[in-house]
Amino acid sequence: MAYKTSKETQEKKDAKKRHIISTAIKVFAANGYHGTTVKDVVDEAEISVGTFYFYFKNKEDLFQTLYDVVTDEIYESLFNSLKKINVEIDTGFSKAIAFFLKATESHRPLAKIMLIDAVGLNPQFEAKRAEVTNKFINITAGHFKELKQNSMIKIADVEVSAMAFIGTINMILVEWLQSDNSKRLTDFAYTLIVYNLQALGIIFNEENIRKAIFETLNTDLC
Amino acid sequence: MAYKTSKETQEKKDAKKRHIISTAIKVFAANGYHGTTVKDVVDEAEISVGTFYFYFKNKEDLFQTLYDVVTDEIYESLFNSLKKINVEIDTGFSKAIAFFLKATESHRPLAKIMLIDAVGLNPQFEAKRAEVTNKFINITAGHFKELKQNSMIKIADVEVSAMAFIGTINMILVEWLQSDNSKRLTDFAYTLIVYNLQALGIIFNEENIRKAIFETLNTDLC
Amino acid sequence: MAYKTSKETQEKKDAKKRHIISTAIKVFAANGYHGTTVKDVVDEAEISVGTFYFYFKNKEDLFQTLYDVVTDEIYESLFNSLKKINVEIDTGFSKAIAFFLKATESHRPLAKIMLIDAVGLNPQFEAKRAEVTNKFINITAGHFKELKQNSMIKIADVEVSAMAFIGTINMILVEWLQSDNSKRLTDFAYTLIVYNLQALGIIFNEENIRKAIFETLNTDLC
Amino acid sequence: MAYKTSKETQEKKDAKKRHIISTAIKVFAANGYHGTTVKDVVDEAEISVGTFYFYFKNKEDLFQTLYDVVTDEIYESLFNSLKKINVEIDTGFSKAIAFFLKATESHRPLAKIMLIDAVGLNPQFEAKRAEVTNKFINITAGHFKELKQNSMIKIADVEVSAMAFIGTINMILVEWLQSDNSKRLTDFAYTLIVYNLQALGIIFNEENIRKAIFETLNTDLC
DNA sequence: CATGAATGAGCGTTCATTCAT
DNA sequence: AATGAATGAACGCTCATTCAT
Repeated sequence: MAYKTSKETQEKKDAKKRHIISTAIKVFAANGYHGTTVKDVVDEAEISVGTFYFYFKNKEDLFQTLYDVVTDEIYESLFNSLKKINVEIDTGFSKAIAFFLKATESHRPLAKIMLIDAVGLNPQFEAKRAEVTNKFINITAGHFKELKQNSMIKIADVEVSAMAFIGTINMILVEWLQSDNSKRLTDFAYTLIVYNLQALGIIFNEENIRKAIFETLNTDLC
Repeated sequence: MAYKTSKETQEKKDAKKRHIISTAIKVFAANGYHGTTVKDVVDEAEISVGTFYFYFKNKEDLFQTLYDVVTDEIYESLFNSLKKINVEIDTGFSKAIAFFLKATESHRPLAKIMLIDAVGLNPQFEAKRAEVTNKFINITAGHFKELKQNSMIKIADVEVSAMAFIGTINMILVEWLQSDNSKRLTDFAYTLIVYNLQALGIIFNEENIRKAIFETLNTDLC
Repeated sequence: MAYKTSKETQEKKDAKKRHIISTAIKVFAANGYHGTTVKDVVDEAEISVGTFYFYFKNKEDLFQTLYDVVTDEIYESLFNSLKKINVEIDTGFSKAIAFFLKATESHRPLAKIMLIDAVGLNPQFEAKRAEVTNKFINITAGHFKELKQNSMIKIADVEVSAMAFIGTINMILVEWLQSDNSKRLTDFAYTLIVYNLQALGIIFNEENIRKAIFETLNTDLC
Repeated sequence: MAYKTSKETQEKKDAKKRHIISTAIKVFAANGYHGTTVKDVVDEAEISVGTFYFYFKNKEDLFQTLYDVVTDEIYESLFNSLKKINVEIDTGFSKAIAFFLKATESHRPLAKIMLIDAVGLNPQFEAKRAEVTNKFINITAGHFKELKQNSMIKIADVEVSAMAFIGTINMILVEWLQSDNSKRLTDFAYTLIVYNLQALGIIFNEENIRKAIFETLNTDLC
């Protein structure tokens, strides 16, 4: 009864699902959610509509799944990078931000979907999207709280400062995504880092920051 | 051609166009661009579809026109408020930000459209939206450049810092728009101001900032 | 604001709606509900899909509307015929049944829809269909009750007898609808009438019954 | 071809086919023909679609097969019961009808399919369905003919009377199927029997009828 | 015999847009 | 200027059926 539900078959299914998702990432990134039809996706993925609906309940299901996959990927890599911080507060921060920019740069389509396409989709989805942003804000707020208690940063409200911090990064990313490909995202790193270090009242040495950025950008942290 | 295109008639036409726009603002804010049909708008405005297409080339034309009107309104009021700055750098900044939050708070639907609905619409529209954001960034960058030359602020790159600055405000607005109505936007003012003043390396007196905010929020600058 | 909502326009709209309905009656009668696509109807009616959905919410709405129209028509003509009864119980019954068969014969497609297509459609619709059958049964039951109280008929349970009575007519109609067109529905009249008169314990004179049927079938009661 | 098509294997195949049919009866009865997908059936039967198409040519084949099985079952039990009749015409009829109602009551899903779902399916199927009804009518007509020749019943046309007779039973069944489960089908027996006995001009003794019904309903004729 | 992934024609429905009145 | 009936391309989605394994 189950010689077709074997591990091999399951792996093939998973592979095909991933194939559809990765194809969809490209298509969504190029046309946006509403500008993308299911037919666009299946044509690009070279499958039939029936196959699409075998793997996904509907178009929104694809997007939600895709969104989850994308955010999970980003979380994971971000957390990995954050482990290496906390030794020196100034260079730690620098490395985290630099890493984040670097990681984003190599996943332009993903970033486009998360930061552009996913905004203003529909009220139901909004909640999910907000939740993701809040996750970033909360992680940041958690760090800020600890640092503030240890008098290592000087800010007014922890939550609002975390929002502002995430806001600076977000804006840089959005601007980059909407520009042509000529600029390198990582070129923004130094100014962005300095802006936020000053905002947090962290004393820093310019040379150390530059060095930290340089190291991060030239290390394979993946 | 000139017989009945009198000034009077023209005024009536303008009034009706404005009526459609202001109605559309509500409808778009409630349902989003893709969630709003032309019929939704004309029903709410109590006109016929035919009339709609007399005043607007198509649905996108409405949105673009609406977007221009909205951004113009915001520019104008922002410029008015910015005139009163530059006397004292710290309190001047404070007043500008506080004013901006206050103004936004009283125009929630507009802000929703500008910051949420307009994102990720379609590639063509994206350019326009980016242009608007850039306008804000450029104004800010202009101020920053002058201030930097006069050694009144301490930042790395002027452009990128302006992006970061606008980013902090943007994030606060978005978070507020996506929360329920319970919080007051202006409650974020103090922390947001302090974050950016520090980021810019401006020395400030906390008490003066609080006073500046208080004054701004209790003055009818409109 | 309303020179297009004139009586004239409204009449045109009503005419078109009736046109769609009468076209749909033919198409549904030929193919059944599930065998009929919206495209079948609009092609036959020579309108566009858009126009169809301007007049009807959806396919089911069309069927429901159509069903109501059809049943209303039948009720009306049935009630008109029933007015002329009650003088002589035996001939009165005969005339009513004969008239009903005659009326049905001239509306074959309608009858097909009511008695064949509408059965087993979907659970929601079933309620409506059952309601119509019950209406017929209840009218009959009302008559039976009165006649029983006046000792003019001899039956056990009024309700169940009414069901049986309607059942005899229904079966004759269904058989006729599913046969080819060669037989005349009214040929069944005499036997059907006698069967039910005997079932109700009504004493009758054969010759009078035949006369009553003959009169009914040759009179324009419409 | 003969190697493993042994009797044993054939029995297994038959058993599985019956399993699918009996499962399908439930599913069709619950959702109707058009409301039931092949997947619904195979899920409920815990087999794969492939297996389904091994046993049945297509969905309609299943329904036709199922329909045949169901009608055969009913015929068989009906014939068995009819053997015990003809001794006393009045009580014989009573017992036959009572038995039929009793048998139907214990096979509600089957009856639902035969009398509701199968109606108005599609023109091709209609023929088969009509044929089944005609079989019942013809059996009845055969009995009527004989009885009429022996002057034991008094009716006009044999065929039409048989239709009317079957029609009374049919209507009672349909009404019962479409009502909630609260009423017992056999409660209709007495009135239904009396209605038809009178219609056929059979003299009867009320008490004997009641007794015959009581006996039938309390005997295990299966 | 059994499986279930793959297919794609075809469905009901939407809605921006047009144009005769 | 204003109306709203009419249009039809295009959408998301279903599901009976096939066939390689």
